[in-house]
Amino acid sequence: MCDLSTELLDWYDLHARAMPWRTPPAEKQAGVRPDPYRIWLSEVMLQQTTVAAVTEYFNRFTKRWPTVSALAAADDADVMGEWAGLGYYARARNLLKCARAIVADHGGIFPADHAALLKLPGIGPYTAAAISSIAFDLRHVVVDGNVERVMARLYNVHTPLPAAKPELTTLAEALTPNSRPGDYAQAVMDLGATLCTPKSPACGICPWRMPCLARQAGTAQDLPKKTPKKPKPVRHGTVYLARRSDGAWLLETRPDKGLLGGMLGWPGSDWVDVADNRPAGMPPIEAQWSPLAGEVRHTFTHFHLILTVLHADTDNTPTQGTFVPREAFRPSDLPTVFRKAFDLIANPPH
DNA sequence: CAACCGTGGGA
DNA sequence: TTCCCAAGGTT
Repeated sequence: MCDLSTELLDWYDLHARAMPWRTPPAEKQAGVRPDPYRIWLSEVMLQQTTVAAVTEYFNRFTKRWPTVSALAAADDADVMGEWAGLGYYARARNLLKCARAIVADHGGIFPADHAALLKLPGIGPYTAAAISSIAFDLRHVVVDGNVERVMARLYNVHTPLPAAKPELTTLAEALTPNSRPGDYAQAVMDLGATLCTPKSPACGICPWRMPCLARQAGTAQDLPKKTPKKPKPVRHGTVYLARRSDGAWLLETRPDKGLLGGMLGWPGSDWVDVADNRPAGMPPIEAQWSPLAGEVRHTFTHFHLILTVLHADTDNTPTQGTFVPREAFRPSDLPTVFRKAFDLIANPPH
């Protein structure tokens, strides 16, 4: 009755954060069941992404596609466009694959089965456990960055990540209660997100301040240890913004594989590590190109990019890409790096 | 197992 | 400015 999980659940009952996809603990205990579609969608969006960034995307997605069946029936380009700006675009491609698999293979109903969930595209160990526990109250243990940090501190584990993950997973599993596993999973993550934060943890008001070994040892601030990251190289490239006299823009849908796969973008050169003689590639259409003032600087997961932006007005026939009518072009459909290139025209630097 | 895969906010 | 990091998955 006074074990660690009970103390944390008591804290969660008082301090649970409100989120559009979350069923508050009081409602849940009154019998309200979470919608597995909304739990799945939110969990995929939350992969490596902050709650603040996800919230507006989640609200737009669920308004436009209220059910997994509606999402499964959507056009690929609409889903990719709606995801634009959120990053990690393989998630959006797998989101559609998963929605269509749910309809085709599971009758449009998410399976209340951890092993079955794990087989679906874009659902890995974390997300399968999150859906199992949060949506279906099955006893599965989520291990995300929050859980890793909280466990490393609670048990004063100094092994660096990612090597420490198996050990931290074992510790997290041992703590998980048989009752309310879904609320418990969310409670540990809320604790990590609000009190047991990476920097300056609020140990003084933490429900686990007494049993926490790292707080006793004075090492909480320094945990978890992480293996150092590799430096990001700088790459260079060129993009071509061609405008037809009727206002249409020349764009292309990128191939499904690789960086920004499946997304709308400007035609351009490869992005290479050579600092001087910047790659120009082959223009996608014959025109009189002129460089825009300024350049696009953007940082991806594993490299920095500096992009030269060329612009031309032309009514020639493109050898690459497709003209998108002015009224059909939404800059918000572009991933951020390409929206920045468009911004050089729409809002020129002073 | 390590590399690849985005973005924006905060320190 | 630069670095870190956020409810990871796939290959």
